[in-house]
Formats: sequence, C-alpha cells, structure tokens
Amino acid sequence: MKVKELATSAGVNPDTVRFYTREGLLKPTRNPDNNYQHYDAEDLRRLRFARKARQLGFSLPEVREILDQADDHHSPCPMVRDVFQQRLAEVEREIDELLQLRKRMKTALAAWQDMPDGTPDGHTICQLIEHWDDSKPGKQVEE
Amino acid sequence: MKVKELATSAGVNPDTVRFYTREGLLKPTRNPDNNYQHYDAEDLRRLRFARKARQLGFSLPEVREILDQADDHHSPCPMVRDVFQQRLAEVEREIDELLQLRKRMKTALAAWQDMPDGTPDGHTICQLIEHWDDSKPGKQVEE
DNA sequence: TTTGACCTGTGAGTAGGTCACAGGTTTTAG
DNA sequence: CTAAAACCTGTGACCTACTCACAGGTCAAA
Repeated sequence: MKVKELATSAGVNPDTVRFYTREGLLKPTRNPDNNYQHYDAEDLRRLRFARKARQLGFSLPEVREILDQADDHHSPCPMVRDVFQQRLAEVEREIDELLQLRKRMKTALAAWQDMPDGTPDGHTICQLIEHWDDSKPGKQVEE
Repeated sequence: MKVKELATSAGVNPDTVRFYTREGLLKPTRNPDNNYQHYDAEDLRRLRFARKARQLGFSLPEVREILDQADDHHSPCPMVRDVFQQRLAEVEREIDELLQLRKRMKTALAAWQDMPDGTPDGHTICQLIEHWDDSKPGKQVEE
C-alpha cells in the first residue's frame, strides 16, 4: 500500500500517515525503484490501533511506547491499564474545569441581561466583562 | 510602569506582558533614554480586561478586536455578547464530548477487569484497546 | 563599583497534526 | 506517444497562548 491507500483505509489524512511514519509509529519499507514508502497490513493494524488509542486519550509518545513494547513481544497491557487510569483522572479534571467555566459563563450571561451596552469612555472598555465578578475561592494567584 | 510592575499589578508573568505588547493588545510608550517600555493605568485596565476576557473563553484575536473597537469608540458589547454565546455553545459541546469519553473509558475499564493481558502475537497489539468498542452514533467518519 | 535585579529583542519549545512548496514518478486519457 | 492529473518525496512553516532561554544593555542599592 502507498500512503494515500493506507490513509484512506484508516480514514485519516495522508499527512498524518507521513507524520506517524516520521514519528516512528509506522515502519514501512522502501521501494528502491522509486523511493516510495510501502505499507502492509501490519501497518494498517498499527495505524488503526494508534487512532483508537488517541481517541482514548493516549498521547503520541504513549502510543509509540505501547507499539514498541508490542514489537518486543512484551505485553503492553499492564502499562496501558496504568496510563489509562491516569488519563481517566485527567479527563475528569478537564470536565471539572469546563463545568466551572460554563458556570462562570452562565453567571456572566445572566448578569448581562440587564446591563446596557454603553460606549467606551476611556475608563471602561466593555462593562459586561469589566463588571463581571470572577471571585472564586483560592488559586486566584497561581501557586 | 515598567514591565514587571505592570505584570505584578495584574498578577501575570512579565513575559505575558511582553507577549501581549508584541501582539498589539497593549500599547506602551518608549522611554527614549533607555528604550524601556512605559505602561500607564490605561494599559493596566486593558491587561486586566484581557485576562478576564480570556477566563471567559475569548481567544486572543477576539480580545484584541474588542479592545480595538473600544479604541475606535465603538461599543464592543454587542460583539462580546455574540461571540460569548458561540463560545458557550462550544464549551457545552466540549463538555458533552468529554462526558461521553469518560463514559466510554469507564465502560472499557470495567470490561478490562476480566480480560487477560496476553502477549502480542503479530495479530493483536493490545486487546484492551483493540477490542474496545468505540461505536458512537455519527461523526465516525469526518464530514 | 560591584552585584543583582531588571530591561531589551529574538528564537525555540509545547501537542498533534495540517498545509504549502518544489521537484520526481506513475497513471490515465486522448 | 504524450501531456496532464494525481500521486509521491522531504522539509519547513503554521496553529494556541503563552513560557523560557539567551545575550547583552541599564539601573538601584550597598
């Protein structure tokens, strides 16, 4: 398979295939005649695997490590379970942050219902934002 | 005010002040004696405003646009309301996605309880991920 | 006067691709 | 047979919103 065939089979951008190849996740052979990369069914498996892992929140270095472990005939699963737990925790943290952001945004929106637009007068830029009170407990100054 | 004074007053990194200056959000004057940047109370207002807007989810180009509109004595408020609504919608979409991801991850984690680790055999890399079912309605292939 | 804290601009780094470019190859249509 | 379209190659820039490093200039206190 050539780049575009592989990319199409996996539903990704050809540049992503090239990128993953540069990053060492895919290991195609070369056609010495024309210097083209040649991918096989194994590469397709690896690429599909990588995409699934990315969807699950694994970083590219993590995916590479999993693939490398598998290449060495070590089971990557224990590592996968481990990283996965951490990713789940991160996802929950991200959710918390976004929920807080949404709350701040909704509060602001509600407060803006009754506020006039006003024209900037050299002291205010936009009251909507300037008069928005973002007082939240702790972590106001970074630690 | 010099860079660090302004930064301290607003609770940000001095490099952020320099960055915002490069990006045109702050417009200090120069001290011709030593070539230092000189910031005034207006810049402090702008910087604080920018930070609040960022917390509310506005992008840097959006913040710059708001400030520029205010500089031209146009009320940026209608634009602020508009962009803000869109941002809120985006945030809600992101939250939905993360909640779904969390659900899938938890499901996967539960399913993995009973799966053996296994050693890669050339056909499977890590069953945990490969056998993870990511079936979700729509948008499987990008549109 | 020396030391340390500050200033300057520039450039690189972060994650994960995506896109552009210039030039070589292969395929397809006429 | 040939010309154009479609593909391939590697390299490097771009995206966000900063943050950090570096080399060299400036200034305040001891």
